[in-house]
Amino acid sequence: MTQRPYHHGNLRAALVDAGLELTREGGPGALGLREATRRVGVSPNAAYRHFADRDALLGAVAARVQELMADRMALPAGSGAASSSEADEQARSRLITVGLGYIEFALEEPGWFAVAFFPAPGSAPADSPYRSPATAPPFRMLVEALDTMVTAGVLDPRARPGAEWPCWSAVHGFAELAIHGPLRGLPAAELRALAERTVAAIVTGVQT
Amino acid sequence: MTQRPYHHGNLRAALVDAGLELTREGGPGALGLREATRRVGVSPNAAYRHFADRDALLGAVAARVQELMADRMALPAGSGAASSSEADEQARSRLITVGLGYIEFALEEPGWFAVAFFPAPGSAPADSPYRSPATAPPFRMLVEALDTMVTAGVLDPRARPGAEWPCWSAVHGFAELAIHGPLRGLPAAELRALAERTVAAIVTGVQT
DNA sequence: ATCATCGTGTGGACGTTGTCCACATCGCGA
DNA sequence: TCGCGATGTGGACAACGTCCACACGATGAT
Repeated sequence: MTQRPYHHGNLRAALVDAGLELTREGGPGALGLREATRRVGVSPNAAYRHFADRDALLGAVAARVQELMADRMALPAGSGAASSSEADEQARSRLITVGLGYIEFALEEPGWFAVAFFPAPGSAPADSPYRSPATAPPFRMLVEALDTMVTAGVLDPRARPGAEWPCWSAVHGFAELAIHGPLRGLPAAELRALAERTVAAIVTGVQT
Repeated sequence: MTQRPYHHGNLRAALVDAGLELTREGGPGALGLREATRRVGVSPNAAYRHFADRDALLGAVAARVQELMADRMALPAGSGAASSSEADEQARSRLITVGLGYIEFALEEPGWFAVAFFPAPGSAPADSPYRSPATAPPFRMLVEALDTMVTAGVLDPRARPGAEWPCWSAVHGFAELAIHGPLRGLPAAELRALAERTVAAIVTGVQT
């Protein structure tokens, strides 16, 4: 029960797991290279056999968090028996669901969220080896939702290119405001209402 | 020319100035308590006579950055001889100007922007002594722009309460995406176009 | 079957950081 | 004139990321 599988074997995976634990509360700053190695019961320098430096480990953790995020975002899509029957409305509400899922994850796991996409402002200089966001699972969900909106006819194809950015901007900004910003500490119900309003606003704004 | 005014006198102000220099490039992480004191030519511990800890200094720097931000946002409001003559359109375009000014500042001074409002994700735990955003100058500009929109009749008073958050979310999120995110490195012209589209989308979204 | 090799983990060290403690100093008011 | 309180100093401690040289242990070639 102590540590059977590795000591040999899959360090690196173990370090990433430790990184997930550490960043879950405390965000990127809580990921210490020494602390992570300590948790898996290994010398600090052992990490350097698998990661160039602390930032590389952070990047690997970020990639895992993105997957967790996409999983959680796929879940609450259980608005199966929707109220409005039209496929039009369904396409629009799918985009809304994706956006709300993004925000929901951010609020439930603020530490992970801070790690997910970008180098924490000020930690990495400018050029970091983070996973390209074009392949990030949550981003792909957004792209698909927008695409089905245009095939459903609720989004003008001429407005489609680049529509990702207003959408992502709004939900990401809202999450930031709600976690570190002035909306922090608001009752969950009010937060939810504001989130719905924000998402609705940006969706109709993109549609016009 | 070396350092006449203090050595006695206005340390604290000098430390904040040093903090501004340090954070301008490098963001919050570049602000070191030791480095700041080194720059003003004083012992590291001298700082503790004026700030409880590093985070307190960062907070003071953040407050100053907010003022700089408001100044810069007030400038490009020079769309005096506007194209559309109606006061309605002017109120709407004022909100747009505020939003674009926010983004513009963020792009020109990414280091300062990262410091301006919130504790960098992961640097401060959760409860930080940052300036309350309700009094932050840029926020007040947003509030006033929205208020004049309702007096101008272009914003339904019933939609007014809470309209700050969708707006702020969109511009803040866009700035984040453009600085650390997938939009980083895009040519300034395209970035500008996307910013305008994002701001326009959220404004019409809030109006409906 | 022996041995060299290479991937992996260890131990020690260096320079840096934030923060605490006790001590020094300087100016202002009694 | 003297002392006191505000301000700055010096030294120390623990923690961090990172580099170096070294030690293990399985693996493939001889």
